[in-house]
Amino acid sequence: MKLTTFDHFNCSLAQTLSVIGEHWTLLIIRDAFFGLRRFDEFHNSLGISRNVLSVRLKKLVTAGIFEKTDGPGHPEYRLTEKGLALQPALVAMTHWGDTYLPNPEGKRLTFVDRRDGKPIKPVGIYAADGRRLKPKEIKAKAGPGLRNAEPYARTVPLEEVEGNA
Amino acid sequence: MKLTTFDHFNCSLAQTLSVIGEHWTLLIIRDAFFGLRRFDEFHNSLGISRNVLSVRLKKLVTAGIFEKTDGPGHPEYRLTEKGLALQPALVAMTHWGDTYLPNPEGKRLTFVDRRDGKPIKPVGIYAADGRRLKPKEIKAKAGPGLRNAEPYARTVPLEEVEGNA
DNA sequence: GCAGTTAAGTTCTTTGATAGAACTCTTATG
DNA sequence: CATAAGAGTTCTATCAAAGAACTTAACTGC
Repeated sequence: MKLTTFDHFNCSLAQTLSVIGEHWTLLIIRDAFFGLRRFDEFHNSLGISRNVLSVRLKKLVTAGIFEKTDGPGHPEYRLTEKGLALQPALVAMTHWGDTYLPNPEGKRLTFVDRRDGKPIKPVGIYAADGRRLKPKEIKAKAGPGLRNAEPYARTVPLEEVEGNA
Repeated sequence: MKLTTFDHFNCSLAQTLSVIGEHWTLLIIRDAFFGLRRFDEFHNSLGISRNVLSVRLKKLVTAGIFEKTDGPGHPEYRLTEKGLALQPALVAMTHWGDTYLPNPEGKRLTFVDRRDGKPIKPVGIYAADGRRLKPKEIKAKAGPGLRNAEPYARTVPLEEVEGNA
């Protein structure tokens, strides 16, 4: 009765969730984006219990999302390039929360271009020519990595689905 | 010793994770994007246990992500607009998994514009003028919804952080 | 009308995962 | 050298998930 992992799904989302989908993990990564690097910094910022934090950090290092280095007299955990590449996903979720679970007093954060201070383009789905696409304006096409025997290729003929992601 | 919720964080990401961050939830939503609508469809597609699926669907309906309707003789769960708006986050995570946890036989899915069949622009962070921005080229600015007393405003002075998200 | 079937959801038990506190160990610091 | 601070580990109590069995309700022929 182990907690089910999602590794066995041939699905990029399930694979991703196997690595970053556990309780606390994405918040630890968020804190790392905000500059936290040390065990107790994460512990204090989140109120996560120490044993769980320990397990999570180990897993993230193994996964290549964090790099553990010797800081000035103490270890430090820093995002690798692989970890930094999670930024669009984090920003997309942040943006969704801002929109649908807002703070009544206004936006909590805005992301701006460091160069000119202007807000970034809202994270979304854009066509090659730059048009913003709505959920049902895209469809998924199976690539070489997806066999027809796979669960979610089987359940629904991909080409015929409305609003798939 | 209840499993900690993230509701108390004044953080859009934490709020989002309170709703979609539980085990299985995002895969249920993914399946809904692929056209699944019924209890047993989700159950069969994911192999999730029925009790957990039941709890998750209820929570998603309460959160306004799914809408429960009477289908032809049986209930159906469909994504609301709020649920459909999660698409960019899902696609961003899918894209990350495709890149960093790839299937050796090639891409599993490609997302294309329904209109012309061309692949969408890769999900990422873009400046107002369309330039693609790297993680450290943006910064977060506190808005009216974020007080200085808040945890992650406290931990790090936002303006001085490298590569924050 | 009723036996058989299918689907939706609930209940129950077992076991794994988390919360929280206490503890160990190593490294700075006066 | 004493003390403290930070980084983890260990321990116990409780909660949540896995898996199977059960209940309920609607459809399907006969």
